[in-house]
Amino acid sequence: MGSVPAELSLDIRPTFLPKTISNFLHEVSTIGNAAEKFLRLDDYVKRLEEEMRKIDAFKRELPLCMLIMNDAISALKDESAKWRIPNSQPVLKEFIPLKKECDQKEKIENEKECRDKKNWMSSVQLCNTAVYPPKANSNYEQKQHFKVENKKTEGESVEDPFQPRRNIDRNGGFMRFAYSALPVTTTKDEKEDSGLSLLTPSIKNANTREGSGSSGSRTSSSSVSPPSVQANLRTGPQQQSSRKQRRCWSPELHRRFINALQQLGGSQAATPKQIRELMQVDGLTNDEVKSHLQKYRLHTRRVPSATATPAPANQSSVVVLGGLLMSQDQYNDSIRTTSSQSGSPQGPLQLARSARGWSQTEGDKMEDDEEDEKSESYGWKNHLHKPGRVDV
DNA sequence: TAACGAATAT
DNA sequence: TATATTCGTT
Repeated sequence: MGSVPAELSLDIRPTFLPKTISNFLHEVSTIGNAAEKFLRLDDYVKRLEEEMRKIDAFKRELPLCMLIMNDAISALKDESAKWRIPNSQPVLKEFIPLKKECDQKEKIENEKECRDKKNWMSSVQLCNTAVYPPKANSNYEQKQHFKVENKKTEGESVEDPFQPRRNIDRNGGFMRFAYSALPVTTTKDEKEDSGLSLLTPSIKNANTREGSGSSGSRTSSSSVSPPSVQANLRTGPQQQSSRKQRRCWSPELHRRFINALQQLGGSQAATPKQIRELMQVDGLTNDEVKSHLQKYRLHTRRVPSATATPAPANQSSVVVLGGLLMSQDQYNDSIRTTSSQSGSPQGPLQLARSARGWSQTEGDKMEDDEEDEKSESYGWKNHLHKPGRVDV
């Protein structure tokens, strides 16, 4: 019952040795001289390796063959290592494991080759379907000239009420990837007392050009961005020239904007810089405010009644804010939120307006929070009331 | 030169 | 359409 000859056993070891090799090993085992054993084994290994090289060109067609060869070589190498002359290889114990590692690598390599055929199809599929974030999105990335590198992760936008899900942007996947490449973690801690640390913008901080309207005139915001963010933003020089990240005007941010407008006497009277200062939003730049103001004016301008119309604040059930019609409730809520964050006074300057697309019945009752959930940007309309609904 | 507004680009 | 960028003006 003793030991069963290797070739007769049902040993299903991963390493299979052809009978010829088993025979060879058996034959070698009869040799008494260790050096002789080693030489024989080594010679055999070399021959096998040579053949391996020959069939290497066909390794894709002969994966199993390669495997078998590999196993054989591996086994023989192990065996030959055992009989290696000690003085030529003093650290025999260490040599073996090393060799095994090496062989293991070879095995893995070959197995990879074997799997190649199986996998390449699926790989292609993966490439096509799973357009993976940063790097995989090469097309867009190239288009954007490394713009991607400047972007931040989703986490940040989720955290920041002013940066609601820019990655779920209307631009879809593109936006998602483009804006979420940079693993910047933004926590609420980064928000200042006002709770406003628009991290998006911090990217801008890294940009050389702050824009004509904001150069050097930014509020204390620029220096507030956490070092880690700043560091991440400066990951590469090429990013400096890239377009800055889109500012996402969340409902809350827009509220601030409107609030500032009120205090400044309306969109026509307010200047970007003033607005920005009033908004007290971290990282917000004049450029962004300017751009937003421009859009705001454009929208409000579409409707003749878009001019500022001062009126008592609590007069009716509807408050008109800088072109935004809000229900008193919504307005109060808005102010509450805003004030709690900025402490800015409430001075509802009321601007009657019903710009198309900028108005929406509050009644559609999308709570602001819900808006946040459903859209990454405030959307003018979400904060406006349809004229018809206005009860003035 | 900074800030602004409009035009234009993305 | 929304936002960024550019450009001319003040």
